[in-house]
Parts: sequence; structure tokens; C-alpha cells
Amino acid sequence: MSNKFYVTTPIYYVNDKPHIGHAYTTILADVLTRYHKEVGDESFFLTGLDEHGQKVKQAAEQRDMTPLDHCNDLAPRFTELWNKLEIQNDDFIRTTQQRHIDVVTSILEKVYDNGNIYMDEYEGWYSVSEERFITETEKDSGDFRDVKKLKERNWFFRMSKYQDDLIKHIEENPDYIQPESRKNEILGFLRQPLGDLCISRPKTRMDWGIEIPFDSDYVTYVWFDALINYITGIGYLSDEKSFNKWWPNAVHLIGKDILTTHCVYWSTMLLSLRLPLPKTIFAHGWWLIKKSKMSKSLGNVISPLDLVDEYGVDSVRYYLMREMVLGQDANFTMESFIKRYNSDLANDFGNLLNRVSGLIGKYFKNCVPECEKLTEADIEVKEAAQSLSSKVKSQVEAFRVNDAIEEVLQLVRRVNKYLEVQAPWKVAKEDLNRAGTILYVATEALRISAVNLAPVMPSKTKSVLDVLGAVGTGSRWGELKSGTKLKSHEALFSRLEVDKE
RNA sequence: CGCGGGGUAGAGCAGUCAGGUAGCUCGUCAGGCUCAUAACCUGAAGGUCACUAGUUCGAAUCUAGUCCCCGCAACCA
Repeated sequence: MSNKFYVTTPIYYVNDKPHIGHAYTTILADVLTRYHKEVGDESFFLTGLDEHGQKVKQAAEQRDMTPLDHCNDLAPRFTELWNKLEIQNDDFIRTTQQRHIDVVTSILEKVYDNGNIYMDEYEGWYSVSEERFITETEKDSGDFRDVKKLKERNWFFRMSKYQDDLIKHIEENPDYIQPESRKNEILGFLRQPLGDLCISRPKTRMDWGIEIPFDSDYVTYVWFDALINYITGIGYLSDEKSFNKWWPNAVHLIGKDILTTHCVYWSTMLLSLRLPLPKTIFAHGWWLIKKSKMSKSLGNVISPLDLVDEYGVDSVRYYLMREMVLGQDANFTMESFIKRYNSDLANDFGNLLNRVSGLIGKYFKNCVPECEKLTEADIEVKEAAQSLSSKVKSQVEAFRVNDAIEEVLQLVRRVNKYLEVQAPWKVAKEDLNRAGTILYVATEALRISAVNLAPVMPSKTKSVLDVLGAVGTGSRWGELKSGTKLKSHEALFSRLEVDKE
């Protein structure tokens, strides 16, 4: 009996090339998916691109391209990065694809027929230079010049109608919005009367979007369009079986900046369509650079590609997953990257492989020794290794990926200590069988550690398993076969020099 | 008094719901080991748990208040 796991990243807005934040969410989704697969769950992982809206149009104009050409040009930057990061998404959706346009069009018709879309006049502060309406708060900030009051006729979605149902759903489903502080934020937001959502833009002002089916003078507001990708991607209105299979298990991973759109806009849209709400919306924090938000204007954007090219994909995945407490902001610094790399990956994990393979090479002609009667110390290590995957599983299910990784590293450190205390290099001189048992225990614990780190570091853990002749083995104790000849190998992670900035 | 989150060793975090010797990783210092990637192991130094008052035999943890930091306050994404 396998569970089902459907995970999404936001569809990324193609007004610029991908940065570390995009990479982070996508790696997170990939890691969660791989963990679920490992315990036998069926999974579906959707990511993609949000290609409509004003900023895409502006970005295209600046490059003297049509919006679609601009998107077609940028899309491969994302897909190539995902390949490089070993992302195994099941689908890649672009909101300019016909399948998506069809779904959005049908939904608009449906909601319109239900009487939940109406025409009204919108009045607000309009920034001439930004070519958009701004909020009261934005106006008060004084960052906008050329601000004037403007009226515009538009189509509105009766979001307000669903305010009470939404509050009820959030309160009855404590896991719906995570972490809890974000749930409180939304409940606080919903204490104010909820307005209706303007879901159209007049083509005269902004024409890059999906045309409103019942009014060809307007295109769809980009969020109304974009959010629907989560159901387009699994076959809503085109493959009922697939849709029904995945949708109730949906987990939306998002950044904290798009909390309201998902928790309020998207939820009420679904309520109006009489569709179930997703299982969980999880908002993670931001990567900060020197304590400030990463932004193009500050020139502090970290390029994930450069990092991967210099340090390898596994260490980048490891660092991002280990360093961020899910839900909180984290600081990205090269110092902490190098520290993590050296202490966790090179010194603890990689070096452990060298220790056991070196000893097995020296005393057992490179063949995994027999495991004889276990002492109390051996059993302690064995039990720690046996319980590892269930500990990891429960951490992953609670979205504590950093803690899941720490569980594995605790075992790795424990094995290093075990070797120190047992000193098989001394024992081998008097009792070779006993030394063999010690090395079997240490190597088997290392193998299980690698299996449990595989979702985070698919390549390097595969190298470890390959050396041990254990590719494809699981996390059960004893799957390491005595007599297996170890393959020769390089250092798993060579230590990095610390003088780099 | 808009709403919410937070302030714990040099750094990053756990512990706070169910009060009872303040814990983890990194860094620093000393020692051990020598199988290994100057690695690994052990030990030590370092904290008035933001502040004040209260409840209690006992408070990082509960209560009240004060100070500081951060997020949200929608229709750009």
C-alpha cells in the first residue's frame, strides 16, 4: 500500500535568469520526492514557468523581442539548470502552452457561469512610470513618482464570498498552511474583510496574457492564470484519473513572498470551482546575502550554476538543504559553505569511506570481511543504523530536511568514534576475525548512511555504494555482502582551501 | 495600543506546548590516536537563556509589563 505524494514548486517568473532561490525550492522538491520514492510512495513532481504578465512583457520589450520569443529564450536556462542540479521533475509546465490556456479558459467560463465573476470599476493609485496600480502602502512609502488616481473597468472574482469557508478550512486543517507562523499571518489577514479579486487587465494597458473568453478586450490577470498550473499539470479537465489520483495529495512549496496569493487567492479559486484544497502549502524563507535580501540592484545574486561548476552538484544540494531551517531565512556565505563542505562532507563522511576502505584494503585484500559475533559496542552502532531511516522519514515528513540530514551525520560521527575506540588497526594484529567484524559494522553503517543521504546527494552517495558493491541496496542492516571486493576510489570530497572569499 | 514571529556561549540553531543540574554543530585552547582527506577521538574555556516584576520549594520554560529585531497589512510578481 503506497502513499501518493504530489509536490509542486512555484512556476518561476521568467523576467530574469534563475538564481539560488529558484534552485533552492526546486532542489527541495526534488529531495522530498526522492525521499518519498525511497519509502515506496508514488510521486509526481511538477515545476515550470510563469510566462504572462507585465514584467515579462517589459523584459521582452527591453530586449527588443516578442514576449514569447523572450520566454522561449529563457526557458532553457531553467531546464538546463535543473538538469545540472539533477532535478527529476515529472513535468515542466509553461503557462503559454495550449494545454494550460485551455484549462484557464474553461475555468474562467465555469466561474463566470456560476455567477462568481462580475464587471466593476476599479479605482486606485496608478504609477505612470511603473505602468501599474500600486497599493496604499506603496504610495505612502514615497518610492513612486507620477502617481495619480485612476479608474478602470475590470472583471472581478467574488473572492469575498469564500472568506468564512476558507477560515474554517484553515482552522480545521492545522497542516494546511505551514509553518504555523505563516498560518497565523494568513488568519490575521483574513480577520479583515476580504475584498474581491480583480482578475483582468484591459488589453489597451497590458495585452500579454490569456484572453478572457467572454470579453476579448481583456486578458487574464497573471496570478489567476499562473496558479491554475498546479491542476493543469496533473490533467485537470483532460485526464480525470490522473487528476483525482494526485490532487488530494498536493503539497505546494512556495517562498514566503507569495503566501497570500496561494493561501487566499488560490484557495478561494478552488473553493469556487468546488475542488478540494491541496493538502499543504509550505512557505520557506529566503536566502540572505550578508544579512540582506538577494537582489539584482544590490549585485549580490549568487549564481547556482557557478557554484555547481566550482564545487559540484552534490555539495551545493547538501549545503542548501542542510543550512536552511525550513521556514526560516538563512544566510548564504562562502565561509559557511566551505565549513559545511569540509567538516561534514570531507572530514566526516568522505573520510570515513577512506578509513574503512583503507583498512579493508590493508588487512582483508579489499574484500568486505565476515561479520562474526557482535559485542555490545557493535550492537549499539547496528541499532543506531537500523533506526536511522525511520528517524529520517519522520523528519522529512515534518519538512525538517536539515534535521533529517543531521540524523545521518550523527550516525557518521558515531561510526568515526566507534572506529577510534575499537581501533581495528590494532586488533588486526592479534585477532583478525574480530577486526573484520569491526570493519563490517563500520562499513555497513556507512552504507546505510549513504542510502539515507541519497535523496540529497544522488551522485556522491552512488559513488560510495559503487565502491562497496552495494548499488541498489536499501537501508536494512546486513545488505552489505561479505566477500565483496571494494573498488578503488578517489577522495569523495577533497577538502577546500579556506582562503577563498 | 492593527496582526503575527523572534531575542539562549564568538557564529548558526535546539530546548519553551506537558517548570527540576542549559544542549548540538562550527570556531578557540589543550591533550590523545596515527587506519584516514593536517583527518579522527577526548577534555577545557566561553551563557546574568533581552530587561523588570510576579507565581512556585524551584522559571530559558508559566503570568504581567518594558525594550529591541523581523514579517504581514492584497490585487507588480
